[in-house]
Amino acid sequence: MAVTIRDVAKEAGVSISTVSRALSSPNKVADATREAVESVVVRLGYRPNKNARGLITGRSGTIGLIIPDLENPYFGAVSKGVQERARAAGYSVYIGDFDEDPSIESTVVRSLAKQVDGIIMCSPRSTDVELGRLTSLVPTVLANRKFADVPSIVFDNGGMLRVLRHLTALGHTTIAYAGGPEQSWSHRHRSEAFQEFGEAHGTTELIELGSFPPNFGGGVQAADLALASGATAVVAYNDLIALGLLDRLRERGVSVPEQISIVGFDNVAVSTFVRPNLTTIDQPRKHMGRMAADLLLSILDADDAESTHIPRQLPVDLVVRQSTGEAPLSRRATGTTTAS
Amino acid sequence: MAVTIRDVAKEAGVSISTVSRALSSPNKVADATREAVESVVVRLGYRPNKNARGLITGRSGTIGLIIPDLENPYFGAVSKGVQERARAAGYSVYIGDFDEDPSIESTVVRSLAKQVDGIIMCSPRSTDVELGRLTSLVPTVLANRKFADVPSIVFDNGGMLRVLRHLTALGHTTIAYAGGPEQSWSHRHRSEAFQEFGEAHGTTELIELGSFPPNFGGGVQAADLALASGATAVVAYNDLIALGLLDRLRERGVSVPEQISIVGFDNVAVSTFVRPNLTTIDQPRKHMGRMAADLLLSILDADDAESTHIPRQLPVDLVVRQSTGEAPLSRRATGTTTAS
DNA sequence: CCTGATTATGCAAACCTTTTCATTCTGGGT
DNA sequence: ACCCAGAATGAAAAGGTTTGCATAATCAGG
Repeated sequence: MAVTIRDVAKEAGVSISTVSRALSSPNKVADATREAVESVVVRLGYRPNKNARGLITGRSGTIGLIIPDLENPYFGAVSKGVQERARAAGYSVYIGDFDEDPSIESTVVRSLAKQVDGIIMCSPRSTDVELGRLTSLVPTVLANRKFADVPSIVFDNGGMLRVLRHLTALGHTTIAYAGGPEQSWSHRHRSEAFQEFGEAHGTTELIELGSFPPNFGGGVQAADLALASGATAVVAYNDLIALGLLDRLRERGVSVPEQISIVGFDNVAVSTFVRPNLTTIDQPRKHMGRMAADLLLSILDADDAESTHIPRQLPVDLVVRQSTGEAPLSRRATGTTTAS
Repeated sequence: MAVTIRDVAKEAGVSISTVSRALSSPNKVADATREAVESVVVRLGYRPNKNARGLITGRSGTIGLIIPDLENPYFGAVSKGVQERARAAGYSVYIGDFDEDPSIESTVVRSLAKQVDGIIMCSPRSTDVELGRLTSLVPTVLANRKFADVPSIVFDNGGMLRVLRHLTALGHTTIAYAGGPEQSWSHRHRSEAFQEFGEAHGTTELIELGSFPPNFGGGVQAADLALASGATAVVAYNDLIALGLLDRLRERGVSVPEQISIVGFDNVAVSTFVRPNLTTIDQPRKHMGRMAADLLLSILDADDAESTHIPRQLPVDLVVRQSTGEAPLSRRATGTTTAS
């Protein structure tokens, strides 16, 4: 049988109340007894029973992390950050993968809600109304999405702007955007920034190619549309789409970046494995996980809602590599003829 | 306040014992009452308090998953499989990322051991002696490693054999192996298989290039050694190394597969994103996660150790793509001269 | 119609900890 | 020398559930 607080109390010659206090509120007990208790604790190898503690305090020392897909390194990085900070603060983390399925997301959140102190929802796919219900169940922090006044961590929305400035500086005047899933908050966000830039810079022609699955295949689809659009640069919703673009363009005999420039988002590891290396927006994903965890824990520990001191917005970085270059002189140099 | 078993009992007009039995051992209660209780349960939205249950049963309904690196999609896939099965069986899963650091691995296992029913250790990096200590703390299942009589799931060791047969069928007679980390159990395993094949097929010359970091950079390192070795085919410890090989070979003007064939292990998603596509061994990683979870749960539920009926070994598959081809006629056709 | 076996249900203890309240002890101020 | 404030400690309740034991109800066999 495991060693309980009783064993420690008996061994140390004090009451169980004293042992409990010595461990959880050390200042309420005399130094001498505290030290005596502590030495017995280590000698016997006593570990408080989390269930018994949780039963009475109502706290579990656990947080839940809800993510769309563990297999996606993007979310793996976020999870790693969350996990790292939670462990440092003495919390354990339950993980809930919902396989990109909003209904599973609901189920998982509801089943976890009762057994954790708080939840981090990363890139939630639920509708606003469902999200409202879910976030009312238990203290929640959102990552990659803003909703009402639920605390959240998002990436700086300046990424798209930087990309477009980079491309116009290279002389591109016709730029296409290969978007991600309609229901993605990030996609909508980027699309807006894309449009806004167009309104502010009338000289640049901006073309939305539509929505594509956020994977390699989506990029392959988008490539032919991009080519037909006459754009000399294509911004992809994420690196995977950009990779698909790259591959299909090569297949069609279009050279990157000489004829078309390509930019991705995320800076996944593989963007340096391909040729040309991908110019992309680096999002500090692990750091997002860390901050989400910090924010949640500060909310849990503080009784008042004074946790606004933590910055909610993370800066992103443009990483220029080989896939972007000067705009070609002839705007439609993509065909079979080499001279105009 | 949350709704407790008392509320349900009162509402249903039965005792709390009956409610408890209706939920946890339905066959011990009359059908009519069980149904009545169930309807009240859903109406009130009652969820048993896991702490209270755990306190008395000594079971937490939780398993721990210990993995080297969440950010690595290989382990993400395993985690996904574990998570999927655990959730289906009503278990939650704690995740513990130890950042490839054996000492953190120990710490995490020890801290988790007291609060979970069992643990799955995926690709443990600890030494045998430490692993012995850790696995004695709590029911454990090992993935990707065999140790003493601890239940484990590993991949079929026939992968290397298939690769070598594939390559010899293509006419390769000088084959190199770019290995992974020394302490990796998989690496040692593959290296052995590589050697054995050589002893059985005296006509083939097999060259071990050494150990490399299991990432892109490791492959870049290995490339020059491979070239110098005169091998016409290189088997890499994993796909990342293979990708590094591919990139460096292109840089040095060596064409794949015309001059050198490359094979990886793992079939990570990116192996289809590069040109030439990578020939590789597909390891059903998510399935490994599922089976590890099933095995652990069956051990936890069965009082006797009769869980040997679950297969412990997963078949792997050779996926032939573009990076392997016929051996060049001239064994050293890697130079600048095109004719011998 | 009665008896004994079987099934269904209720009562109460037990799980281990935290925390309120009461008690004892210490020491400083008068 | 006395009293009182404050600190240190102990006793006991509470938290929600499971489960062994006892009781009540049902039913088949005689």
